[in-house]
Amino acid sequence: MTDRLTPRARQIATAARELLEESGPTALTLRALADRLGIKAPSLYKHFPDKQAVEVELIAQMLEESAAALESAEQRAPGSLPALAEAYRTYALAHPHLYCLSTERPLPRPALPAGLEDRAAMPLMRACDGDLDLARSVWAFAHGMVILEIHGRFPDDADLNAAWKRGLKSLHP
Amino acid sequence: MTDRLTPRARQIATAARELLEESGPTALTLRALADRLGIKAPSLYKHFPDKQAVEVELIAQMLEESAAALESAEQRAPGSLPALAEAYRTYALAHPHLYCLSTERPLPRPALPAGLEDRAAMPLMRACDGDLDLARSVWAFAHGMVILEIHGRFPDDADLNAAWKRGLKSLHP
DNA sequence: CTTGACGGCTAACGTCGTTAGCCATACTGT
DNA sequence: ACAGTATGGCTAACGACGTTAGCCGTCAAG
Repeated sequence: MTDRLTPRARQIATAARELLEESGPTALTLRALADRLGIKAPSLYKHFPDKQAVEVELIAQMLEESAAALESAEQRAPGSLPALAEAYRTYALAHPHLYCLSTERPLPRPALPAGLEDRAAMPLMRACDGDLDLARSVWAFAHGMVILEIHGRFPDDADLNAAWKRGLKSLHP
Repeated sequence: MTDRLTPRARQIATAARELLEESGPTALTLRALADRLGIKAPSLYKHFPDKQAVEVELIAQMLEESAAALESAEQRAPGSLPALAEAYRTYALAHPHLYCLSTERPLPRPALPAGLEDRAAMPLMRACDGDLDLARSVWAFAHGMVILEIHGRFPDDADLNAAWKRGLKSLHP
């Protein structure tokens, strides 16, 4: 898996992820993180240069896992856009806080493992037969659906399955 | 316009908006806001109960203005989805920080002027002839395109006009 | 003339990310 | 066997943040 981190740093990242997923981004505090590990906040700086660096690690995890989810969906149903969409939605809704963290700010590209961003994008590219404009449209649609759902922007009684189906049916070639 | 605020509160909201639009959400600080007004931070609490309340006012402004932008587009080109999309995109990109502030958290619905959220949604509903699923798909697509563009998630050389066209062409009935 | 609303102020608290500097343990090289 | 050096903890502290408590001047209305 990830050997870009020292073992202790990996433990810290794990605790950070639990904190984030359990209680949201505002709860992801260096002091709270240190508490969970039984140490004091300044000790964290022996393992990460700053808070952003641990966030970057979580973002890398998210990219990696969602890439894996998409690749797995691709393998089960090659070329199927709805299968990819389903996998994307399922992963995002299973980790809403992580998804937001990774998504609601500019990507820290230089700090990310090389090629990871591309890898996450490839399954969709393949399903779109290299049609870049279509791939970007579908990505925007999927991200929009997910993020609006996570933030509760749709009416409570909205049939989101129907909206997904409607969008995908129209977008697919 | 907005008479939901005392005059002084309106001045404060104006300064807050300038701060936000000029320098982004992290710069929107009660101390910085007070500075710009020539007063001290605690004095702000004579006009707003807390920081969230001034953010809510900015969100209300954004909803109102984007509703107006959509209504105006609707009037110029009744029933045209691309015209609405163009207006949406243009407004959002003209106020990226405000758009993010309004969009990247759950809506503070109870604190918002009644009916405002609906008003902002109506032009799209009308252009979709009451097809709820379609309207939600288009909304998700448009929001996704805008927010991904604002956060620089697309490749630098991506032809976003083409992606917009592609998505709208597919989604439109 | 008094009263009270209005709108400023200072001082302070607790929390946040972060820095500086100290110290114990444990591995390494001679 | 001993010195040296990572490694990984610690405390104390700083500055910025949102926020609270409590004080004070100005001014219009009774």
